[in-house]
Amino acid sequence: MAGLGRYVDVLRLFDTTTSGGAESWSVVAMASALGAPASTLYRTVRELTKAGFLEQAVDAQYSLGPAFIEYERLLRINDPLVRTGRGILVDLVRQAGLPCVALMARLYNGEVMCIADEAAPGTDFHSSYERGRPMPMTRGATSKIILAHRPSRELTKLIGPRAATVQLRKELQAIRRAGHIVTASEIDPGLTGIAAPIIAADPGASASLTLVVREEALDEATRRRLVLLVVSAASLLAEEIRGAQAAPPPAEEEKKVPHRVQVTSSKSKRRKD
Amino acid sequence: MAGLGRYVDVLRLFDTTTSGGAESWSVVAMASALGAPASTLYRTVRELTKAGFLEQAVDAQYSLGPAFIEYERLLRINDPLVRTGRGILVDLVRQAGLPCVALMARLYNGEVMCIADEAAPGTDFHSSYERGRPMPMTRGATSKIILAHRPSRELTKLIGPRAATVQLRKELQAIRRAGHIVTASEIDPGLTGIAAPIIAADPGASASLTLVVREEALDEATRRRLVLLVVSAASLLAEEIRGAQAAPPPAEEEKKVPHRVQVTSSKSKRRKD
DNA sequence: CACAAAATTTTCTAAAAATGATAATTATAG
DNA sequence: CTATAATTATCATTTTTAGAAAATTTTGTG
Repeated sequence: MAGLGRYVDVLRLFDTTTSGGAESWSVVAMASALGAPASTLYRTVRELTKAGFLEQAVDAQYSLGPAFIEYERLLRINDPLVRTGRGILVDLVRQAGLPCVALMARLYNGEVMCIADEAAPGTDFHSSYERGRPMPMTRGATSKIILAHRPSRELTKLIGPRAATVQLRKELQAIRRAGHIVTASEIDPGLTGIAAPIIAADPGASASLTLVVREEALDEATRRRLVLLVVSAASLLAEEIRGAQAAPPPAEEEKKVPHRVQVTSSKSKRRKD
Repeated sequence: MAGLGRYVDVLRLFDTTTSGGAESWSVVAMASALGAPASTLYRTVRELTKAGFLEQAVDAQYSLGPAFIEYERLLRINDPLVRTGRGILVDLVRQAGLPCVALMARLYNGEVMCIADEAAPGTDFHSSYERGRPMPMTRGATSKIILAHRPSRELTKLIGPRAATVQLRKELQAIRRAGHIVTASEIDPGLTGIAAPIIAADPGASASLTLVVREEALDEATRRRLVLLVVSAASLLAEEIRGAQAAPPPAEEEKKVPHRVQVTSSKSKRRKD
């Protein structure tokens, strides 16, 4: 294994949500899991440790290191979607005025991952969509509203060819027309998700805003109110992000390299990965 | 540049807390910043993007990618200190019963970094010690209490030779004897930090627990109460972590490689980095 | 739509780095 | 102190990367 992959292969061992993943590894165990000699792994692990991506526990076990916390903060601070969204989530749970969890999610690696969440004070349940957890793409309001706004061609890659997914594609089309979706107990029994798309860039929404509430808290009037709330919060968020893009930060002087501003609509066939 | 460093050098460009860092970069700008040809950087960036550590924005700009959110969650879930500590922080702010921020911090890369924080509902201020932000090692209760519990030899590496740091070392010794520290406005004007060491492993504490409150909220009785609260929460936390280590998780069967359990007291001179 | 400029990938060979087996060293438990 | 595990060092071989230049694709603009 060459390049970055060599390091990522090691880090992936610590993904406890996949089979074979564990929270801590000895170097020899890593070597055997990856089918590589221990001397090679000792070298790789040493490099990862020095960079803070791994760290050594009290015994000869290694686990993920604090560098991830540092980089996650940089992303939290700098990423327009996360930065802007976090404020909106706080407003959203306050305006909802009942126990709930608000969250933002996005496409990631052929799955949908929550990138920010906020619980109303006193909320006594959790959503399975928690920050940093990849979730299936075809279940749950959070995921479906994203799928519903992807171009048809991309759906083929994500869920399979048109012929094999007629039913789902019909459902998605309906969701897209409605502009929002409410699902009950699709992910967590007893919980309802109310989701709207965040349409900030050209090729459909690749992110969504969701409010998760107890199913029994949702009489018809509340439901209508919350749908409106989520939909308008998502629109507002999208607008703020577009605005931030249009008005770039105070120009740096060292910017010798000019940038183009454009709207993506890539149809490239150059790379197949 | 070889090995992992080649990738880390790129990621470091996105550290907006250092001069030269920016939230987004074009590949050509990266190349010029790193003094390498663009074709090389295009290759490196492509690898980082594929792994999710970078991502391409709408124009030809790249920024940090969502993989960091995923790995940060794995750490949040699996790391004993973070996992156990988060629950304690929630209890702590509740028991404090006033607007406050509770946080845990640890040594990282010659600095002190907050690895978890929790604000009491209705808290209307922020601590500079925020999750993922490296902070200076010699200022603030959070940092000092950690330094105070490091072995003297290590201090030489962290703050300089004994002769040059007599004053600071005296102060640290006093803090260590007291078992806690209260500092006012050392980091954030108007805020007071109350910190205790988390002594979970052998060579002194490398982590601390802090409660940050408004200076004016701190009459003598409250101060005594909160000190006691923080100190006992830190002890409890340390105990829970030691307990978790002593009682390992349900034995996996595939564990062909035996582990040793030991207490670190390394005096190695093998590597000089 | 065509043209120009920017962005990105491809190609290819010298130079550099990684691999992996083995030996040497260091740390630790008992 | 000793046996054993953990880790690093060595080094010849194989593999990968760097870097320049060319080719290709994408995109903005007229």
